[in-house]
Amino acid sequence: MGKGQETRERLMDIAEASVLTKGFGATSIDEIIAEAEITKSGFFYHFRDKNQLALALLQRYVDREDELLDDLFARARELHDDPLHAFLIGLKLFAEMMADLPKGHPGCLVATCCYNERLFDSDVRELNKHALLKWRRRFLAELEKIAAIYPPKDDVDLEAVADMVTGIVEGGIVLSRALEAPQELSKQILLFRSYLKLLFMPAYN
Amino acid sequence: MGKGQETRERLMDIAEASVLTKGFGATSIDEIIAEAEITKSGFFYHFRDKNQLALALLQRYVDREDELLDDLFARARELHDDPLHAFLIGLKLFAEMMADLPKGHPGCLVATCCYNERLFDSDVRELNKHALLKWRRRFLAELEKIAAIYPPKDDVDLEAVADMVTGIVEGGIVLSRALEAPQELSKQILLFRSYLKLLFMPAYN
DNA sequence: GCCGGTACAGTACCGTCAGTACAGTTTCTG
DNA sequence: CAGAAACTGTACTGACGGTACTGTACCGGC
Repeated sequence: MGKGQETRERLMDIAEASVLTKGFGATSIDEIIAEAEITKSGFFYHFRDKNQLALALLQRYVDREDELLDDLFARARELHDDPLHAFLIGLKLFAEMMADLPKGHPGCLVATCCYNERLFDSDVRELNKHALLKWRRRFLAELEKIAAIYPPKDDVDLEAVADMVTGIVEGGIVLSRALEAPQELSKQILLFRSYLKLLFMPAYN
Repeated sequence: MGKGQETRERLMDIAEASVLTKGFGATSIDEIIAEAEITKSGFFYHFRDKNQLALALLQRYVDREDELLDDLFARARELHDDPLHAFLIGLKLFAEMMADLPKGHPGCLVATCCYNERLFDSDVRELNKHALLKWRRRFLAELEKIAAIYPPKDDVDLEAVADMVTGIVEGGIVLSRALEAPQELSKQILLFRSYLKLLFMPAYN
C-alpha cells in the first residue's frame, strides 16, 4: 500500500469512528484532519467533498460486513450439512459476535445514510440500496434451500423473511443504542432465530 | 390555542416534515423560518436552540404515536376478547395502516435521534429512552396476558419480544426507505405477527 | 541529475448556518 | 390604558464545508 492509500485509509478510519458514534452531520472535516494531523488541502486531495467520503466509507463498510457474513455462514455450513441447521448455527454465531462487542454495535452506516438522506447524493443511496439487495439475495438463497426441505408452517413471502434479517439487525442496533443496552441486538437476532425454528422445524411444538 | 402556541405548532409541523425527509442536520433554521414566514428572532422566541426544537418534536411525536397505538389496540380488543387474537388483530390493523401511507412511513424521529447522537443533548436521549421503555411495558403487558393462556412454544424472553415490536418497526422503516419499497414496513410487521402466531397459537402446525 | 507525477502544506477566501444581542413594535388581555 | 406576549429588524460571531491557487518535499524512471 502506497503512502497515499495509507493516509486515505487513516482518514477513513477516523471518519468512520466519528460517524458511527456522532452521526455524519456532526462529524466535521476540521476534526478529522486535526486527528489525522493533516491539512485541509490534504483531505480534499483524497476526497472531492464530504459525499465522496461518505461513498468511500459506505463501500468499505458493506464490503467488510459482506466478508464477515460470508465467513460466518461458511463456518456454519462446515458445522452442519443441513441448510436449516446451518442457518440457525450461523445466526447463533452472529448473535454471539454481536454480544461480544463490549460497547455494543457501533451503529450501521446503511441506516446512517437512511436517516441523513439529503446529505448524500444519489450515488450513495444507490450503493446503499444495492448492498441491501445483495443481502436479500444472500439470505433468500439459503431460505429457499431450507423451504425446499422443510415446508414452512405459515404462508410467508421468503423474500420478506430474507429482508427481515437486515431489518432485525438495523432495528436491533437502534434499540441497543437508544436503550443503552448493548445486549439488545444479540437478543433480537436470537428471536429471529426462534422464528425460523418455529417456521421450519418439523417436530417443534 | 393562543396565537403563540399556533405559531409554535406551525414551526414544529414544518420542522418535522423536513427532519423526517432530510434528517435533522440537513434541516436548517433559515429554511424553517422562510417557510413559516417568520424572522429568526421569532423562531428563537419559541425555541432556545435547535436542541429544544428537537426535544419538542420528539415529545409531540411519541405522544402521537402512543395515542395512535392506544386507539389501535383498544379497537383490536373490541373486536376480540382473547388477548392473543386481539394482539394479532392489532398488528394486522397496524400493518394495514402502514401500508396505506402512499409514500411509505416518513421515518421515525426516535431513530433519527439515534443516528444523530451528538446533535442532541442528554434530555433528548433520555426522552427517547423513556419512550422506548414505555412501548416495552405496553407490549410486555399484552404478551404476559397471552403467555398466561397460551404457553409459548419456544423459550423466549417476553421483554425482548416486546422490544421486538419496536425493533421490527424501526428496521422496517430503514428497509422501506433504503429500498424505496413502501410496502416493506407493512410486510415486516406481518412477519412479526406470523412469529407470534407460531409462538403462541396451539393448533398451529 | 532532472523531470514529472504523487502527496501533500500554506494561505486566503466565500457562503451557509446556528446562535447572540438587543432595541423596537404590534397585538392581545386584564 | 398598562403590561405582557409575540414578535420584527439589524448587526454580528464562530464553526463549517468548500474553493482557489501557489508552493514544495519526495520518489521512481530515463
